Amino acid sequence: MNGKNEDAPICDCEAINEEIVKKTAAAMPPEQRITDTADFFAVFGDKTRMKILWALIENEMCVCDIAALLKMSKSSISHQLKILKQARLVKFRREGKMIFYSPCDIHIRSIIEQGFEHIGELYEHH
Amino acid sequence: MNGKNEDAPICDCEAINEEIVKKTAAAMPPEQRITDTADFFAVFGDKTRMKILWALIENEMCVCDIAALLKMSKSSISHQLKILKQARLVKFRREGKMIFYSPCDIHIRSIIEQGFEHIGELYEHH
DNA sequence: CCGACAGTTGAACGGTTGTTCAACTGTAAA
DNA sequence: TTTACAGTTGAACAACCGTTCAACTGTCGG
Repeated sequence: MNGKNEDAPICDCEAINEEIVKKTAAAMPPEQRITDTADFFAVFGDKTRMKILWALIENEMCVCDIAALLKMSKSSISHQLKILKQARLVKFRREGKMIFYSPCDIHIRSIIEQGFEHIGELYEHH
Repeated sequence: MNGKNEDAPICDCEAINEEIVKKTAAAMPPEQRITDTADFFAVFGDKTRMKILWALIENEMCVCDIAALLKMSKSSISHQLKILKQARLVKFRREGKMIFYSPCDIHIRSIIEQGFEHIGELYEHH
């Protein structure tokens, strides 16, 4: 016993369909896996990072190129590239003073395009 | 003329590959479309919303059910459901005092699963 | 009408996040 | 070694975001 009743209701509801709740709880993936997935999508949830990814899918580029393309500072691009690196969405290679970035795998393209096309469908339906 | 030189370099770089930058700029989707796509992914970028979506894919549920399942307040669930509604990821029907939520279409499931499986692959490779 | 309750809403609070700035590292050329 | 420059980094700041709280709406039963 840890002094905490696992079955204690947290909300003040009385209309809970306990059977559905238990069934759903059993079918849910582990907490950690869901959190990791949310964090993964969060990386795509910024327009600067989205632009960078789109650009790198088109062409391998150095930090200066990306900064010029997006009309932003090298520093902010570098910060975002770090996040993309940590999420293993981009890889890089050094060539002299410059560092060239490119997408980690083509898989990423299909994830982005799926979201992109979903947005497109919403436009069409209105 | 708007008094702003469109070609003026914003960063202090001198190593810009202008040809690549121009070619990439031409291949990029419209700014608004990229922003909308990023906003769309941002909705998936929160663990509470991710859990709600996962739960609703399993079973149609009311706010109380979801609150009980996630051990969270009705209020916070309701706030997140509003965001999911605005992103057209969930729909709802009223039945007496209760309001039942469900996913808008099966399409959503495949987007989530693609991210989920990508995370799974990262686990395996380490 | 009134009380009970599922659900919504807006303000407030605290934690997170993206950009800026300045200082720094690493590489190449003189 | 010194200079130049591509790129990184951490602190600071402002804007944003998720949860809480309290007040509210809407529906049902008495």
